[in-house]
Amino acid sequence: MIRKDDSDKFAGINANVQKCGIFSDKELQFFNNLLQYKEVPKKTFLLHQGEICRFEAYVVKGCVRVYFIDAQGAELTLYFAVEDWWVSDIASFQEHKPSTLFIETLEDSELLLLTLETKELLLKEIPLFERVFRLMVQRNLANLQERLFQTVTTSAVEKYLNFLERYPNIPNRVAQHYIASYLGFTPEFLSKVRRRLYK
Amino acid sequence: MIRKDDSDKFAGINANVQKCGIFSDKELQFFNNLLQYKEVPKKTFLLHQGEICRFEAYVVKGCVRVYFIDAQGAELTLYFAVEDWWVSDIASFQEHKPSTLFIETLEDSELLLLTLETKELLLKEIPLFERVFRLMVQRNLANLQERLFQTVTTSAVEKYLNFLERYPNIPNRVAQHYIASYLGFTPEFLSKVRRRLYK
DNA sequence: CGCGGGTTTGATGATGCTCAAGCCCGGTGG
DNA sequence: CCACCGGGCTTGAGCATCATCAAACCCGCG
Repeated sequence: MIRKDDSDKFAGINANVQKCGIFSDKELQFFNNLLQYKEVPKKTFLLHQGEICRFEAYVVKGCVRVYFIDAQGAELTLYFAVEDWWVSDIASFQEHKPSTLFIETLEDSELLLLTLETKELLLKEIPLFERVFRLMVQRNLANLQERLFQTVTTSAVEKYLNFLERYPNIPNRVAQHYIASYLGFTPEFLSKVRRRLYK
Repeated sequence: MIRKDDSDKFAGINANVQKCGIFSDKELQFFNNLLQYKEVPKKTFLLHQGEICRFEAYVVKGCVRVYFIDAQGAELTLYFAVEDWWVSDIASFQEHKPSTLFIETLEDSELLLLTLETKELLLKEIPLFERVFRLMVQRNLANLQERLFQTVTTSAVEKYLNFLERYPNIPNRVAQHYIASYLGFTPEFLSKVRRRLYK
Protein backbone atom coordinates (compact mmCIF):
# COMPACT_ATOMS: atom_id res chain seq x y z
CA MET A 1 0.00 0.00 0.00
CA ILE A 2 1.51 3.30 -1.10
CA ARG A 3 0.79 6.29 1.10
CA LYS A 4 0.72 9.72 -0.39
CA ASP A 5 2.12 12.55 1.67
CA ASP A 6 -0.28 14.03 4.16
CA SER A 7 -0.98 17.38 2.56
CA ASP A 8 -2.35 15.56 -0.47
CA LYS A 9 -4.40 13.14 1.48
CA PHE A 10 -6.08 15.59 3.83
CA ALA A 11 -6.43 18.61 1.58
CA GLY A 12 -9.91 17.64 0.41
CA ILE A 13 -11.44 16.72 3.73
CA ASN A 14 -10.03 19.83 5.41
CA ALA A 15 -11.52 22.09 2.78
CA ASN A 16 -14.76 20.15 3.20
CA VAL A 17 -15.07 20.78 6.93
CA GLN A 18 -13.91 24.38 6.62
CA LYS A 19 -17.13 25.07 4.76
CA CYS A 20 -19.08 24.51 7.99
CA GLY A 21 -16.93 26.39 10.49
CA ILE A 22 -13.52 27.92 10.94
CA PHE A 23 -10.80 25.70 12.30
CA SER A 24 -7.18 26.46 13.13
CA ASP A 25 -4.32 24.47 11.62
CA LYS A 26 -3.81 22.86 14.96
CA GLU A 27 -7.42 21.77 15.19
CA LEU A 28 -7.30 20.39 11.69
CA GLN A 29 -4.20 18.44 12.57
CA PHE A 30 -5.91 16.98 15.60
CA PHE A 31 -8.80 16.03 13.35
CA ASN A 32 -6.54 14.53 10.69
CA ASN A 33 -4.73 12.42 13.28
CA LEU A 34 -8.01 10.79 14.24
CA LEU A 35 -8.74 9.72 10.68
CA GLN A 36 -7.85 6.28 9.50
CA TYR A 37 -6.68 6.07 5.91
CA LYS A 38 -7.77 3.00 3.99
CA GLU A 39 -7.49 1.77 0.43
CA VAL A 40 -10.21 -0.57 -0.71
CA PRO A 41 -10.42 -2.48 -3.99
CA LYS A 42 -13.55 -2.28 -6.05
CA LYS A 43 -16.52 -4.58 -5.46
CA THR A 44 -15.87 -4.87 -1.73
CA PHE A 45 -18.58 -4.37 0.85
CA LEU A 46 -18.03 -1.76 3.51
CA LEU A 47 -21.34 -2.68 5.13
CA HIS A 48 -23.90 -5.47 4.82
CA GLN A 49 -27.55 -5.18 5.70
CA GLY A 50 -27.99 -6.40 9.27
CA GLU A 51 -24.52 -5.32 10.44
CA ILE A 52 -23.92 -2.35 12.67
CA CYS A 53 -22.17 0.43 10.79
CA ARG A 54 -18.82 1.17 12.43
CA PHE A 55 -17.59 4.07 10.35
CA GLU A 56 -18.25 7.43 8.83
CA ALA A 57 -16.10 7.63 5.71
CA TYR A 58 -14.90 10.50 3.55
CA VAL A 59 -14.15 9.51 -0.03
CA VAL A 60 -10.71 10.79 -1.08
CA LYS A 61 -10.84 8.89 -4.35
CA GLY A 62 -13.07 6.32 -5.96
CA CYS A 63 -16.78 5.58 -5.96
CA VAL A 64 -19.06 3.96 -3.43
CA ARG A 65 -22.68 2.88 -3.79
CA VAL A 66 -25.22 2.85 -0.95
CA TYR A 67 -28.38 0.85 -1.49
CA PHE A 68 -31.35 -1.03 -0.09
CA ILE A 69 -32.57 -4.51 -1.00
CA ASP A 70 -35.80 -5.89 0.41
CA ALA A 71 -36.98 -9.46 0.96
CA GLN A 72 -38.46 -9.64 -2.56
CA GLY A 73 -35.14 -8.58 -4.08
CA ALA A 74 -36.33 -5.10 -5.00
CA GLU A 75 -33.44 -2.68 -4.93
CA LEU A 76 -32.94 1.08 -4.68
CA THR A 77 -29.66 2.97 -4.81
CA LEU A 78 -29.75 5.68 -2.17
CA TYR A 79 -26.71 7.49 -3.50
CA PHE A 80 -23.30 7.28 -5.09
CA ALA A 81 -20.43 8.77 -3.11
CA VAL A 82 -17.49 9.96 -5.17
CA GLU A 83 -14.63 12.31 -4.33
CA ASP A 84 -15.47 14.76 -1.52
CA TRP A 85 -18.57 12.87 -0.31
CA TRP A 86 -19.20 11.20 3.02
CA VAL A 87 -20.65 7.69 3.32
CA SER A 88 -22.20 6.00 6.31
CA ASP A 89 -25.41 4.70 7.72
CA ILE A 90 -25.67 7.44 10.30
CA ALA A 91 -28.62 5.95 12.15
CA SER A 92 -26.91 2.58 12.53
CA PHE A 93 -23.57 4.21 13.36
CA GLN A 94 -24.87 6.50 16.08
CA GLU A 95 -27.45 4.27 17.66
CA HIS A 96 -25.68 0.91 17.29
CA LYS A 97 -28.61 -0.53 15.41
CA PRO A 98 -28.39 -3.11 12.63
CA SER A 99 -28.32 -1.33 9.30
CA THR A 100 -30.86 -1.74 6.53
CA LEU A 101 -28.30 -0.74 3.93
CA PHE A 102 -25.56 -2.19 1.81
CA ILE A 103 -22.47 -0.09 1.12
CA GLU A 104 -20.13 -1.27 -1.62
CA THR A 105 -17.24 0.19 -3.60
CA LEU A 106 -17.73 0.38 -7.36
CA GLU A 107 -14.12 1.45 -7.99
CA ASP A 108 -10.82 1.06 -6.18
CA SER A 109 -11.21 3.68 -3.51
CA GLU A 110 -9.29 5.65 -0.90
CA LEU A 111 -11.17 6.49 2.27
CA LEU A 112 -10.67 8.42 5.49
CA LEU A 113 -12.55 6.79 8.33
CA LEU A 114 -13.94 8.02 11.61
CA THR A 115 -15.06 5.47 14.18
CA LEU A 116 -17.56 6.16 16.92
CA GLU A 117 -14.68 6.53 19.39
CA THR A 118 -12.65 8.94 17.28
CA LYS A 119 -15.75 10.94 16.45
CA GLU A 120 -16.69 11.27 20.11
CA LEU A 121 -13.12 12.28 20.89
CA LEU A 122 -13.24 14.87 18.15
CA LEU A 123 -16.55 16.33 19.31
CA LYS A 124 -15.33 16.44 22.89
CA GLU A 125 -12.11 18.18 21.98
CA ILE A 126 -13.50 20.53 19.32
CA PRO A 127 -17.21 21.07 19.96
CA LEU A 128 -17.54 23.19 16.82
CA PHE A 129 -17.43 19.92 14.90
CA GLU A 130 -20.94 19.24 16.21
CA ARG A 131 -21.98 21.96 13.84
CA VAL A 132 -20.15 20.40 10.91
CA PHE A 133 -21.94 17.11 11.30
CA ARG A 134 -25.30 18.65 12.03
CA LEU A 135 -25.11 20.75 8.88
CA MET A 136 -24.06 17.72 6.87
CA VAL A 137 -27.07 15.76 8.05
CA GLN A 138 -29.40 18.71 7.50
CA ARG A 139 -28.27 19.19 3.90
CA ASN A 140 -28.66 15.52 3.39
CA LEU A 141 -32.19 15.69 4.71
CA ALA A 142 -33.11 18.64 2.52
CA ASN A 143 -31.77 16.87 -0.56
CA LEU A 144 -33.64 13.71 0.28
CA GLN A 145 -36.89 15.61 0.75
CA GLU A 146 -36.46 17.17 -2.63
CA ARG A 147 -35.66 13.80 -4.15
CA LEU A 148 -38.75 12.19 -2.67
CA PHE A 149 -40.84 14.97 -4.12
CA GLN A 150 -39.30 14.58 -7.56
CA THR A 151 -39.70 10.82 -7.39
CA VAL A 152 -43.40 11.09 -6.81
CA THR A 153 -44.28 14.02 -9.04
CA THR A 154 -42.06 14.00 -12.14
CA SER A 155 -41.95 11.92 -15.29
CA ALA A 156 -39.29 9.37 -16.11
CA VAL A 157 -37.53 11.64 -18.60
CA GLU A 158 -37.44 14.52 -16.13
CA LYS A 159 -36.03 12.26 -13.45
CA TYR A 160 -33.26 11.16 -15.74
CA LEU A 161 -32.48 14.70 -16.88
CA ASN A 162 -32.47 15.91 -13.28
CA PHE A 163 -30.04 13.18 -12.42
CA LEU A 164 -27.71 14.14 -15.27
CA GLU A 165 -27.83 17.76 -14.21
CA ARG A 166 -27.23 17.07 -10.55
CA TYR A 167 -24.57 14.40 -11.00
CA PRO A 168 -23.00 15.11 -14.40
CA ASN A 169 -19.88 13.08 -13.73
CA ILE A 170 -21.54 9.94 -12.41
CA PRO A 171 -22.86 8.43 -15.65
CA ASN A 172 -19.33 8.17 -17.05
CA ARG A 173 -18.21 6.20 -14.06
CA VAL A 174 -20.93 3.75 -13.13
CA ALA A 175 -22.81 1.13 -15.13
CA GLN A 176 -26.20 2.13 -16.47
CA HIS A 177 -28.15 -0.36 -14.42
CA TYR A 178 -26.90 1.27 -11.23
CA ILE A 179 -28.33 4.56 -12.42
CA ALA A 180 -31.60 2.77 -13.18
CA SER A 181 -31.51 1.51 -9.62
CA TYR A 182 -31.04 5.06 -8.35
CA LEU A 183 -33.97 6.34 -10.39
CA GLY A 184 -36.23 3.46 -9.40
CA PHE A 185 -36.40 2.14 -12.98
CA THR A 186 -35.70 -1.25 -14.44
CA PRO A 187 -32.53 -1.27 -16.58
CA GLU A 188 -34.68 -1.96 -19.65
CA PHE A 189 -36.85 1.03 -19.01
CA LEU A 190 -33.92 3.40 -18.51
CA SER A 191 -32.57 2.22 -21.83
CA LYS A 192 -35.86 3.12 -23.48
CA VAL A 193 -35.96 6.52 -21.82
CA ARG A 194 -32.50 7.25 -23.19
CA ARG A 195 -33.48 6.20 -26.68
CA ARG A 196 -36.49 8.51 -26.68
CA LEU A 197 -34.19 11.28 -25.52
CA TYR A 198 -31.34 10.92 -28.00
CA LYS A 199 -33.15 11.08 -31.32
CA MET B 1 -56.61 33.04 24.90
CA ILE B 2 -56.60 30.74 27.89
CA ARG B 3 -53.17 29.65 29.13
CA LYS B 4 -52.79 26.35 30.87
CA ASP B 5 -50.42 26.20 33.81
CA ASP B 6 -46.82 25.60 32.90
CA SER B 7 -46.41 22.03 34.05
CA ASP B 8 -49.13 21.01 31.61
CA LYS B 9 -47.80 22.98 28.74
CA PHE B 10 -44.18 21.89 28.96
CA ALA B 11 -44.59 18.33 30.19
CA GLY B 12 -44.60 16.89 26.68
CA ILE B 13 -41.69 18.78 25.24
CA ASN B 14 -39.53 18.15 28.30
CA ALA B 15 -40.14 14.43 28.13
CA ASN B 16 -39.38 14.66 24.43
CA VAL B 17 -35.93 16.21 24.87
CA GLN B 18 -35.09 14.00 27.84
CA LYS B 19 -35.06 11.06 25.44
CA CYS B 20 -31.90 12.48 23.84
CA GLY B 21 -29.89 13.49 26.91
CA ILE B 22 -30.21 14.13 30.59
CA PHE B 23 -31.09 17.63 31.67
CA SER B 24 -31.51 19.10 35.13
CA ASP B 25 -34.71 20.85 36.19
CA LYS B 26 -32.86 24.10 36.01
CA GLU B 27 -31.73 23.47 32.46
CA LEU B 28 -35.23 22.50 31.42
CA GLN B 29 -36.57 25.68 32.94
CA PHE B 30 -34.02 27.73 31.00
CA PHE B 31 -35.15 25.87 27.88
CA ASN B 32 -38.85 26.38 28.63
CA ASN B 33 -38.35 30.09 29.13
CA LEU B 34 -36.97 30.39 25.61
CA LEU B 35 -40.06 28.81 24.09
CA GLN B 36 -42.84 30.93 22.74
CA TYR B 37 -46.32 29.53 23.23
CA LYS B 38 -48.76 30.13 20.43
CA GLU B 39 -52.32 29.08 19.62
CA VAL B 40 -53.20 28.93 15.96
CA PRO B 41 -56.61 28.30 14.39
CA LYS B 42 -56.99 25.66 11.72
CA LYS B 43 -56.31 26.35 8.05
CA THR B 44 -53.63 28.95 8.78
CA PHE B 45 -50.26 28.92 7.10
CA LEU B 46 -47.16 28.85 9.29
CA LEU B 47 -44.97 29.01 6.20
CA HIS B 48 -45.41 29.71 2.51
CA GLN B 49 -43.14 28.46 -0.23
CA GLY B 50 -40.57 31.17 -0.96
CA GLU B 51 -40.49 32.54 2.60
CA ILE B 52 -37.64 31.97 5.00
CA CYS B 53 -38.68 29.70 7.84
CA ARG B 54 -38.33 31.54 11.14
CA PHE B 55 -39.29 28.84 13.61
CA GLU B 56 -38.84 25.34 14.84
CA ALA B 57 -42.13 24.32 16.42
CA TYR B 58 -43.14 21.59 18.83
CA VAL B 59 -46.79 20.57 18.54
CA VAL B 60 -48.43 20.52 21.97
CA LYS B 61 -51.87 19.93 20.48
CA GLY B 62 -53.40 19.88 17.04
CA CYS B 63 -52.28 18.82 13.60
CA VAL B 64 -50.01 20.43 11.04
CA ARG B 65 -49.34 19.45 7.44
CA VAL B 66 -46.04 20.01 5.62
CA TYR B 67 -46.10 19.76 1.83
CA PHE B 68 -44.60 20.60 -1.53
CA ILE B 69 -46.34 22.01 -4.59
CA ASP B 70 -44.53 22.42 -7.89
CA ALA B 71 -45.14 24.72 -10.82
CA GLN B 72 -47.49 22.21 -12.46
CA GLY B 73 -49.58 22.01 -9.30
CA ALA B 74 -48.37 18.53 -8.37
CA GLU B 75 -48.43 18.12 -4.61
CA LEU B 76 -46.80 15.85 -2.04
CA THR B 77 -47.40 15.85 1.69
CA LEU B 78 -44.05 15.40 3.42
CA TYR B 79 -45.55 14.66 6.80
CA PHE B 80 -48.29 15.35 9.32
CA ALA B 81 -47.16 16.65 12.70
CA VAL B 82 -49.49 15.90 15.58
CA GLU B 83 -48.91 15.96 19.33
CA ASP B 84 -45.24 15.48 20.31
CA TRP B 85 -43.86 16.17 16.83
CA TRP B 86 -41.60 18.96 15.66
CA VAL B 87 -42.28 20.99 12.49
CA SER B 88 -39.96 23.22 10.56
CA ASP B 89 -38.10 23.57 7.32
CA ILE B 90 -34.72 23.00 8.93
CA ALA B 91 -32.70 23.85 5.85
CA SER B 92 -34.49 27.15 5.37
CA PHE B 93 -34.43 27.92 9.08
CA GLN B 94 -30.72 27.32 9.58
CA GLU B 95 -29.37 28.68 6.35
CA HIS B 96 -31.80 31.58 5.86
CA LYS B 97 -32.80 30.27 2.46
CA PRO B 98 -36.26 30.58 0.91
CA SER B 99 -38.24 27.47 1.67
CA THR B 100 -39.69 25.11 -0.90
CA LEU B 101 -42.38 24.01 1.53
CA PHE B 102 -45.82 24.98 2.73
CA ILE B 103 -46.69 24.43 6.38
CA GLU B 104 -50.35 24.69 7.37
CA THR B 105 -52.46 23.75 10.37
CA LEU B 106 -55.27 21.27 9.73
CA GLU B 107 -56.75 21.69 13.23
CA ASP B 108 -56.72 24.40 15.86
CA SER B 109 -53.26 23.91 17.30
CA GLU B 110 -51.04 24.84 20.23
CA LEU B 111 -47.36 25.24 19.47
CA LEU B 112 -44.11 25.94 21.28
CA LEU B 113 -41.74 27.91 19.08
CA LEU B 114 -38.00 28.32 18.95
CA THR B 115 -36.55 31.10 16.83
CA LEU B 116 -33.05 31.14 15.45
CA GLU B 117 -32.01 33.50 18.23
CA THR B 118 -33.47 31.47 21.06
CA LYS B 119 -32.10 28.27 19.59
CA GLU B 120 -28.59 29.73 19.37
CA LEU B 121 -28.91 30.97 22.92
CA LEU B 122 -30.00 27.54 24.03
CA LEU B 123 -27.14 25.78 22.27
CA LYS B 124 -24.64 28.25 23.66
CA GLU B 125 -25.90 27.88 27.22
CA ILE B 126 -26.52 24.12 27.16
CA PRO B 127 -24.33 22.53 24.49
CA LEU B 128 -25.86 19.11 25.14
CA PHE B 129 -28.86 20.37 23.19
CA GLU B 130 -26.72 20.08 20.07
CA ARG B 131 -27.08 16.37 20.55
CA VAL B 132 -30.85 16.60 20.87
CA PHE B 133 -31.23 18.37 17.57
CA ARG B 134 -28.66 16.26 15.78
CA LEU B 135 -30.42 13.08 16.84
CA MET B 136 -33.77 14.51 15.77
CA VAL B 137 -32.46 15.28 12.32
CA GLN B 138 -30.75 11.91 12.04
CA ARG B 139 -33.91 9.98 12.89
CA ASN B 140 -35.75 12.12 10.44
CA LEU B 141 -33.21 11.26 7.78
CA ALA B 142 -33.38 7.54 8.50
CA ASN B 143 -37.18 7.61 8.29
CA LEU B 144 -37.09 9.51 5.05
CA GLN B 145 -34.62 7.07 3.52
CA GLU B 146 -36.89 4.20 4.44
CA ARG B 147 -39.86 6.06 3.02
CA LEU B 148 -38.16 6.73 -0.28
CA PHE B 149 -37.33 3.05 -0.53
CA GLN B 150 -40.91 2.03 0.17
CA THR B 151 -42.21 4.61 -2.27
CA VAL B 152 -40.17 3.16 -5.10
CA THR B 153 -40.39 -0.54 -4.36
CA THR B 154 -43.79 -1.35 -2.84
CA SER B 155 -47.30 -1.65 -4.26
CA ALA B 156 -50.08 0.81 -3.59
CA VAL B 157 -51.83 -1.48 -1.10
CA GLU B 158 -48.63 -2.05 0.85
CA LYS B 159 -47.97 1.68 0.95
CA TYR B 160 -51.40 2.31 2.39
CA LEU B 161 -51.12 -0.50 4.95
CA ASN B 162 -47.67 0.72 5.97
CA PHE B 163 -49.10 4.15 6.49
CA LEU B 164 -51.93 2.84 8.67
CA GLU B 165 -49.47 0.86 10.73
CA ARG B 166 -47.02 3.69 11.16
CA TYR B 167 -49.57 6.43 11.78
CA PRO B 168 -52.66 4.67 13.14
CA ASN B 169 -54.20 7.80 14.62
CA ILE B 170 -53.81 10.05 11.57
CA PRO B 171 -56.59 8.69 9.34
CA ASN B 172 -59.23 9.58 11.95
CA ARG B 173 -58.04 13.14 12.01
CA VAL B 174 -57.26 14.23 8.46
CA ALA B 175 -59.28 14.12 5.25
CA GLN B 176 -58.61 11.21 2.95
CA HIS B 177 -57.26 13.31 0.11
CA TYR B 178 -54.44 14.52 2.36
CA ILE B 179 -53.44 10.93 2.95
CA ALA B 180 -53.53 10.36 -0.79
CA SER B 181 -51.21 13.33 -1.10
CA TYR B 182 -48.85 11.76 1.44
CA LEU B 183 -48.80 8.46 -0.42
CA GLY B 184 -48.34 10.06 -3.81
CA PHE B 185 -51.74 8.89 -5.06
CA THR B 186 -54.66 10.73 -6.59
CA PRO B 187 -57.65 10.84 -4.22
CA GLU B 188 -59.61 8.64 -6.66
CA PHE B 189 -56.95 6.00 -6.65
CA LEU B 190 -56.69 5.87 -2.87
CA SER B 191 -60.43 5.37 -2.75
CA LYS B 192 -60.09 2.37 -5.07
CA VAL B 193 -57.24 0.93 -3.04
CA ARG B 194 -59.39 1.10 0.07
CA ARG B 195 -62.31 -0.57 -1.64
CA ARG B 196 -60.13 -3.49 -2.78
CA LEU B 197 -58.90 -3.77 0.80
CA TYR B 198 -62.22 -3.71 2.69
CA LYS B 199 -64.22 -6.44 0.99
C1' DC C 1 -12.94 -17.79 -30.99
C1' DG C 2 -16.27 -18.06 -27.63
C1' DC C 3 -17.90 -16.60 -23.22
C1' DG C 4 -20.40 -13.40 -20.18
C1' DG C 5 -21.95 -9.15 -18.38
C1' DG C 6 -24.23 -5.19 -19.75
C1' DT C 7 -27.31 -2.89 -22.86
C1' DT C 8 -31.00 -2.72 -26.31
C1' DT C 9 -35.34 -4.01 -28.47
C1' DG C 10 -40.10 -5.58 -28.81
C1' DA C 11 -44.54 -7.69 -27.31
C1' DT C 12 -47.57 -7.97 -23.63
C1' DG C 13 -49.75 -6.87 -19.28
C1' DA C 14 -50.41 -4.52 -14.78
C1' DT C 15 -50.65 -0.36 -12.40
C1' DG C 16 -52.23 4.04 -11.45
C1' DC C 17 -53.88 8.51 -13.77
C1' DT C 18 -57.54 11.45 -16.10
C1' DC C 19 -61.97 12.83 -16.74
C1' DA C 20 -66.70 12.70 -15.94
C1' DA C 21 -70.46 11.45 -13.29
C1' DG C 22 -72.89 10.23 -9.12
C1' DC C 23 -73.27 9.86 -4.12
C1' DC C 24 -73.12 11.14 0.77
C1' DC C 25 -73.66 14.33 4.33
C1' DG C 26 -73.46 18.47 6.99
C1' DG C 27 -74.64 23.32 6.76
C1' DT C 28 -77.52 27.21 5.28
C1' DG C 29 -81.46 29.74 3.97
C1' DG C 30 -86.34 29.87 2.77
C1' DC D 1 -88.96 21.25 8.18
C1' DC D 2 -87.41 20.94 3.74
C1' DA D 3 -84.61 22.32 -0.43
C1' DC D 4 -80.48 23.22 -1.91
C1' DC D 5 -75.61 23.64 -2.03
C1' DG D 6 -70.79 22.24 -1.81
C1' DG D 7 -66.93 19.57 -0.44
C1' DG D 8 -65.26 15.20 -0.16
C1' DC D 9 -65.53 10.51 -1.32
C1' DT D 10 -66.72 6.83 -4.73
C1' DT D 11 -67.30 4.64 -9.24
C1' DG D 12 -66.32 3.53 -14.01
C1' DA D 13 -64.31 3.88 -18.80
C1' DG D 14 -60.33 4.76 -21.25
C1' DC D 15 -55.52 5.82 -21.43
C1' DA D 16 -50.48 6.49 -20.35
C1' DT D 17 -46.72 4.72 -18.01
C1' DC D 18 -43.63 1.40 -16.64
C1' DA D 19 -42.64 -3.65 -15.51
C1' DT D 20 -41.91 -8.33 -17.18
C1' DC D 21 -40.09 -11.62 -20.10
C1' DA D 22 -37.56 -13.21 -23.92
C1' DA D 23 -34.40 -12.46 -27.45
C1' DA D 24 -30.69 -10.25 -29.73
C1' DC D 25 -26.71 -7.45 -29.68
C1' DC D 26 -22.30 -5.45 -28.26
C1' DC D 27 -17.77 -5.70 -26.65
C1' DG D 28 -13.89 -6.64 -23.66
C1' DC D 29 -11.36 -10.58 -22.09
C1' DG D 30 -9.71 -15.16 -21.43
